[in-house]
Amino acid sequence: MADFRLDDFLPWQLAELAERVSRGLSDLYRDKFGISVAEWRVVAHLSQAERVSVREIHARVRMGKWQVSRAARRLESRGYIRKRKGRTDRRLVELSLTPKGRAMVNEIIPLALEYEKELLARVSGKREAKDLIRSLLKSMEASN
Amino acid sequence: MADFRLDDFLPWQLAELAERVSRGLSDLYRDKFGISVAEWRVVAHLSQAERVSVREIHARVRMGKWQVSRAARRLESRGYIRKRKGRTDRRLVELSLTPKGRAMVNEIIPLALEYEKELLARVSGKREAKDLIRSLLKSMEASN
DNA sequence: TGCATATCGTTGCAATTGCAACGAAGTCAA
DNA sequence: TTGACTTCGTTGCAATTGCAACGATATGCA
Repeated sequence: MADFRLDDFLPWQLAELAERVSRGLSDLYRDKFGISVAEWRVVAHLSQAERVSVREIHARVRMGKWQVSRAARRLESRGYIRKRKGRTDRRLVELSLTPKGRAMVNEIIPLALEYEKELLARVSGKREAKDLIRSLLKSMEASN
Repeated sequence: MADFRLDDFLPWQLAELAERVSRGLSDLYRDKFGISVAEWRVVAHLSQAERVSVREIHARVRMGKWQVSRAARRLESRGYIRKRKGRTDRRLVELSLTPKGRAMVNEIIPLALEYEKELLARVSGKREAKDLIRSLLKSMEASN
């Protein structure tokens, strides 16, 4: 009956792996720019689109609204992003990168991509790896 | 330059996947037994060995010492485990399952294994999937 | 033996987090 | 236009968390 090994249990392995990968990545930007994981996610998302509302990030990145809100405040206080009331819908808050924020993102993204590349280089079948993660992720989507 | 998509970025995907899997699993035991993820990890580890010190769990499961300590206190207060001072080394605290705790573990583990099985059933090549995660995890071990 | 150092588990405290509730703004029907 | 209802972002508050420091115990060396 004691045939259960936690360290061979997929959910635990995933949690552990994600934790380590996340920490390894944040080492690349935490000290240099003083931003947290949540803040990194916000600016990373902002790099894709010009102006994005809090609501949109909340929906896409699956961060709590309040997390986005607080991350945005910190980012604004450090001059990385700008917050503006939406023009058409004045409930919305539109976030956009400042030049300083843009510069930071432009510096981090290559590092992040390099990190991902090194990660994938460690396993055989890079494509299969990404496909596997993607399909698992996809399959979890329904149960939400 | 805006060729970076967060939702196609492996570290983010891993974090998201781990989060959802963890939540899906905890749904199986949270309400029924009133234990948290940290507490589940402790009892799961206890199921493998008769008597385990806080130190050992801290080292194996990579939980902070204080997390193990607090989880153990809660588990003890609910009657799932017993805490005893180590005989040879009296600094150590030995944790062991009570009959009630053993019963709980015996009930959860089959559910957990079933959950893992269903998870793997969603991807082609179950074995490759576990091997992939394991090798990624292994490769992250060095950088610690 | 006695003293310095290391290790184990716990706890105080500050920072972070999640949730619920809120105000502001928008929508829609009467 | 008004009033009920919804949505957006923020914040107050309580719970959780991580870290550093602590007391207790053990170890090693002089």
